[in-house]
Amino acid sequence: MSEATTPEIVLSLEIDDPVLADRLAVLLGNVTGLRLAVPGEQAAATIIARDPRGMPDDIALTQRELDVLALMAEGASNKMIARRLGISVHTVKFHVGSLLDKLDATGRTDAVAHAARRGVIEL
Amino acid sequence: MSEATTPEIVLSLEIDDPVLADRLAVLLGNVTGLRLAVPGEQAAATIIARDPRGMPDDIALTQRELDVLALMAEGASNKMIARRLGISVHTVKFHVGSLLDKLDATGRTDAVAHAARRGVIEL
DNA sequence: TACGGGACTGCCCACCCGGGCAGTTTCGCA
DNA sequence: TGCGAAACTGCCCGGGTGGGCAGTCCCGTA
Repeated sequence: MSEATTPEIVLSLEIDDPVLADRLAVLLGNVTGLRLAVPGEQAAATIIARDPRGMPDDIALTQRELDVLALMAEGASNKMIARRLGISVHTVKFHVGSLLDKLDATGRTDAVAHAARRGVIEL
Repeated sequence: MSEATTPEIVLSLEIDDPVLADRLAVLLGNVTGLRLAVPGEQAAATIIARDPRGMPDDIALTQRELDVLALMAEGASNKMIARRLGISVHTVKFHVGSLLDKLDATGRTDAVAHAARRGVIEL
């Protein structure tokens, strides 16, 4: 290592579509200053392209349900959510029930995880 | 647009480190077949590099805590976790308590959200 | 006008969760 | 050899959670 210049940038790939992954690997392999990570290597950045066909059905949640869901993701209890939204605890439970139903979740933790997975909310 | 050949691959950048972002933008800008997305454009893939300085202290979780955390993220109840790990419910609660403590969470839902945010687990 | 869906509220109940207290064993390290 | 950390278990309890049943408003649509 003679140069004290900028080292190579190591990139890792997380791409569902094998065709796209291959094209990108070829293109990026010819760029000086870049390098693809070997398996297990720590990368400076990751190129991500998740297959959108995995979750085509963006679940139809009402605005109120989204409000409740967002607060659930913050770890808020039903009581806290009720206070923040200015509604009763019973109504919160009503919305939570709908969310568990629509998200096919077993509990509020599962609901938040499912929602995050399919991009309904951002953690 | 004369060619019917493979279209350009559009990449978007989500990079916290402005230096790294700039270097990547320059490098990728010179690659034929690639193009960086204009703001708001739908990209085929995203290059992500989250600033590790935001979470330098990779929280020291024990293996057992990671086991419990993973099952929590699946929406499993304490009873379910106990069954799966072959330990008592009381022990599960013990580990959950440690997790809430270490992750500075108010409850299991919050713990899973925090852990996902800082990359301790993958949803 | 009648109907349905969304939002909201109440009461009741079984169960779960979080936390405190107290104790055991095992393992590695000083 | 002693000491701490990790893992494990027990009991108790207050409050939270999920779900069922029932009912009221409002609004858009048939």
